[in-house]
Amino acid sequence: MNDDHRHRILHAAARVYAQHGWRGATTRRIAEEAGVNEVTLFRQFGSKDALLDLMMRECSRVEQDATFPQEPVDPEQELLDWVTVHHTALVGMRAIVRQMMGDAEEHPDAADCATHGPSAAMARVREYVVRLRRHGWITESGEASPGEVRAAATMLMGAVFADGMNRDIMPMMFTQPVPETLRAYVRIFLRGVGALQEQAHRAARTIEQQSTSTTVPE
Amino acid sequence: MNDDHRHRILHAAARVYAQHGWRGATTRRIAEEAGVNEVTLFRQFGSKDALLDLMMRECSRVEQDATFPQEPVDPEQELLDWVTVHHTALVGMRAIVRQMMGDAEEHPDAADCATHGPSAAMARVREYVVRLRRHGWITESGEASPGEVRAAATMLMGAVFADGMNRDIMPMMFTQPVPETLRAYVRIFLRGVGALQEQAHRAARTIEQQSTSTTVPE
DNA sequence: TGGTAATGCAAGCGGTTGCTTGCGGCAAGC
DNA sequence: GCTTGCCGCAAGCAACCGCTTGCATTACCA
Repeated sequence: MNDDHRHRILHAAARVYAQHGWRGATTRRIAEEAGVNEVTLFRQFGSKDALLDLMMRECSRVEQDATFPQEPVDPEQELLDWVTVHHTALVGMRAIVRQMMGDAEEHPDAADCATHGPSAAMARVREYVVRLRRHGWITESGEASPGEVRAAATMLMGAVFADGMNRDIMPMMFTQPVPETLRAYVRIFLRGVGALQEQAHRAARTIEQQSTSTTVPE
Repeated sequence: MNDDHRHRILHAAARVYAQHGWRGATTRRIAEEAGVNEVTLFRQFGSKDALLDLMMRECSRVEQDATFPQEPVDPEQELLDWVTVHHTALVGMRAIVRQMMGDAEEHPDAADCATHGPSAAMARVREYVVRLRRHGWITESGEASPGEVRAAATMLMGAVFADGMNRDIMPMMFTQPVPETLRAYVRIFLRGVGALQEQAHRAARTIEQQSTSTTVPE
């Protein structure tokens, strides 16, 4: 019963914080949102700062379930699936992330929490890029330098981040619906690192192999 | 003398707001930052909300001086110059923009102010893309569809926005220095819309013309 | 049946915040 | 010289903030 209360209060704190920020998330408002007496909040967590700190730590503990396959088969589709999940998660957290980025100046913990998700996502993309290179989707002799490939991953993540965070408040900037836009991001990323071109080569090679020999392509 | 005071107070309000947000920008703090008695603030602007509203209206009035040339000559360099100016301006305003995006939930005016700059920048890029198309840097028969070209502009702006806003608090995400990263963004954008390839074609054509005739290329 | 831990309720305390009031100083214009 | 308008200073007010205290209630366990 104690645990139930703690969870209710933590979730209420997250909701109130997402709407009003650190200063606006008053203990009275959180208690009312949780359907709990204000005193219970202090008895359970000690202070407002301790409660919000804990709420943020729980918030960064949330793992995203989208993963890349170990061996790339269809980079465009795999990236699109992953980016879509990431974008959806970002849209669901956009209010709380916006508050955290504003509060980061006074509460460094907020910055850590807000950056945890995107940083982890970035690491996943970089691993996937390494796999793309290892499996020949990105070649050393391609038009993009290794530094550009790294920057391309940053660019893709930055674009998805900005889309998820700002689409609702910048209607002028996002005129096309989400799915088309995300697919375009992925295609431009792949074309930017020379992988779409390589995809065409691979397709040609596969057809060539099929028509000249009976050996199954690895 | 009245005007001097008003400007000092408005600038102080902007600085305090950038650090502490709407709720944290107390009238006492703003007055101290401006070197002015707190009462003067109320006599000049009526209320705290009126002062901050005016501060935001002044803030969105700031114009950026970077422009694209009417006729594209070197798209990569022109885009890089423009993106660099835009990125620098963004970094200078990142604290205040972060606060505005957090306060947007409770103060819609803040959202308008925060989105004004990026929206205007986006419009400029779109105009430039139209000019690129008109001058043959982007062809209809290229690999990128018109929808993808629009999304590419959004992607470029989103990436620059995310870079300017988050680079200082997400060290894991931005490992390369700013100039290289911005150049990579531009190159990937151009490659994504098929303009870098077209640039090679143009160069080849120019050389061909130079070697086969004496007419100066337009 | 008695003890214990968690909760609700009412009240309050010291501090902060937005805002007001009253008063005196001080330069500009007639 | 006297009005007028702007400013600083001190004081204070009502509301809200985080947080505490005392007491009654409830549920569980020995």
